[in-house]
This record gives sequence, C-alpha cells and structure tokens, in this order.
Amino acid sequence: MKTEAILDQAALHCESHGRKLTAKRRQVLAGLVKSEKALSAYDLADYCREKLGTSLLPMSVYRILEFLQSIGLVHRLNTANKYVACAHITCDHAHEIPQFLICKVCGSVREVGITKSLIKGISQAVEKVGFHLVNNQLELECLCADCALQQGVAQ
Amino acid sequence: MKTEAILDQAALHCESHGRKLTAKRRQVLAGLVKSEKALSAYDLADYCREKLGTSLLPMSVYRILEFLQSIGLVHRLNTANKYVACAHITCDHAHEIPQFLICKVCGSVREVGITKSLIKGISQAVEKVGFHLVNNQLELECLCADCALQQGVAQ
DNA sequence: AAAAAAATGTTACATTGTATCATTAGCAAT
DNA sequence: ATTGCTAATGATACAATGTAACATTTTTTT
Repeated sequence: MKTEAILDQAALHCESHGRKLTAKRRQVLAGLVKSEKALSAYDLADYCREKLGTSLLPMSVYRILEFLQSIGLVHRLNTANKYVACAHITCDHAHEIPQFLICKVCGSVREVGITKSLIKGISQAVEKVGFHLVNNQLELECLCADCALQQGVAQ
Repeated sequence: MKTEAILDQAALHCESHGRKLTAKRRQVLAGLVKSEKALSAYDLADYCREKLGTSLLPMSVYRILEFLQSIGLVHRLNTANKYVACAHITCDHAHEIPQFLICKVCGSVREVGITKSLIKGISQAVEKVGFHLVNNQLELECLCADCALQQGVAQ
C-alpha cells in the first residue's frame, strides 16, 4: 500500500484520539513506514534532515515517537531501542500487543501475532513462579528468510 | 547459599574453560550475585568503588562482563542493557538458554526455564512466516509477587 | 630470562537519552 | 482582533551509556 494512504489513515487515527498528525509527526511516521528496519530516534532525525531537508532535533523526535506510540501507531523495540511503524495502521482494529521477529543480520523486522494459546502458556508459566505477566510484547532474535539462506541455515 | 561458595564454584567453571576468575572478575560477579536486581556496567563500577574501595573503570567492567557472559556465568538482559548472575552457577550443568521475568516496578529478576514445548511452539510460529529463531532467551515484563500485591493486581 | 598471551589501565570520544526553559502555532471565547 | 489557553516544537545543556585505540601490567609458556 502507498505510504501516503497509510499516513492518511494514521491521521484519522490521530483525530479519533483528539490529536493531530502534524507535518513533523507525519515525516517521522513516513520514515518508519518506508523503512524495512527499525530506526532509532537519531536515525529518524538524520532521515528528516537528509531526505526531507527539514531540521528535526532528536529531542523532538523522541517526543513525536512517544506520542505516536501512545496512540498505537508505532511500536518501540526494547531490545534495540528502536522504533517501527505498526503493521496494522490501516486495519482500524483495536491495536493488539504485537510480537516482533528481528533479523539479527540485516535488522529487518516482522510484526506478527503469535497465537493466543502460546501467550497463555507463557503467562501460566510465569504465574507458576508467582510473577504476573504485564506485557505480552515479545521480541525474538531471528534470521529472516534471505539471511538464513545466505548463511546456509539448515531448513 | 553463601556468595563465597558460589564464587568458588564460578572459579572452577572458569578453570574448566582454561581461564581465571581474577580478583576484578570476582568483584564484578560478586556484585551481581549479591544483587536481586539486574545491574548495568556503570552500576557495577560504582559498586566496586563504593563498597569495595577498588577502582574499576566502566571499560573494564564491560570487558569483564563480556567474559563472564561468554562462559555462561552471567546473562545480559537486552531489554534493559543490564546484567544478572546466572542462577545456576553452582549447578554445574550445561548452562541452557534462560528466560527472565523482570519486575517492572522493583526491577527484581527471576530466571526461569520455560518448558521446551513452549519454546518449540514459538519457534514453529516463527518458522511459519519464514524466519528462524536464533535465540531462545525471552525477557518478559512482569510484576513480582510482592509488587503485584502492593498494586492490588487480581490473583 | 625472554617471548607470548591474558588481563587491566587510560584516554578520548561516539552515541543515546533526558531535563529544562523558550518559542511558536492553533484555536476558542470574549 | 486580541486575549488567553493548550498543543507542539525549538533550543541548549547535560547525563548516561558504550566503544575504539593504545599503553601498561600480570601471568603463562618456552
């Protein structure tokens, strides 16, 4: 799908939260939507400066990312301190907690929904030792199909 | 178990890798063994300086942590950029890939072994979209029993 | 003792993240 | 339109984290 169409949808999503998808926010989100990989705040600041010719300080990028995350348009990868656009911006669903497969070689990220039963199994294992799972977001270190091929990983 | 006994065991583990548990390494590992929480390299540098009166620069701490991790005596929490002592230093087993439950409130960490079948289920879900799981270490954001009580989380 | 390897020290710097206050833009109500 | 309010962004300074590179010391091996 076209980036612009996704951004328009994101704008509606903002409105539904009584907020605006401003020009700057749109730029940051566009950078993430166009990227296969997760990007850091500084990556995005560079992106805006180099590709768009607009100055955007890291401080602002952090704030914008925090905002976009708060309404579910982007996700933060805690293992990498980087951000990705939500894969379901156009789905208009109740954005669920996602799981991420992160290729350790090329850095590409795939957002997936792992089955509820698996999450339940994990949750039960956690409860068994007296803890409570409060965040279902998993980040898994993987090889993507391409990199697995190049590295000769056995199927 | 006494910290010293654990450290002695760790020393043997080092020997079995043809390496030494030097005084500095012992200090760093002791800091982790005594801590309920995960500690950053800088935390440990502070610990050595304040509690032991020995100077240890962060650069050295990083190297020591990397070494201890390479022989399985400590684990690195990628979501927090912090380190914990392996919970099985004295078990003398083949150290397996662990999973970590991290209390988001007090920061305490519990190392557990989630059942093989769960890992297998996750692995299969990953394969289904063409990725390969290369690291089974899970880090789960939790509430520990104490903090759950204080926060009134329903059992 | 000499050479080699392992371990640590030291300095400098790159990267990442936050605190704080200032400024600007958008909008509602008088 | 102007005042006043809030959202949004700019700007500066700094804190925290991590790494590169080379020097020095200690230990082991020959």
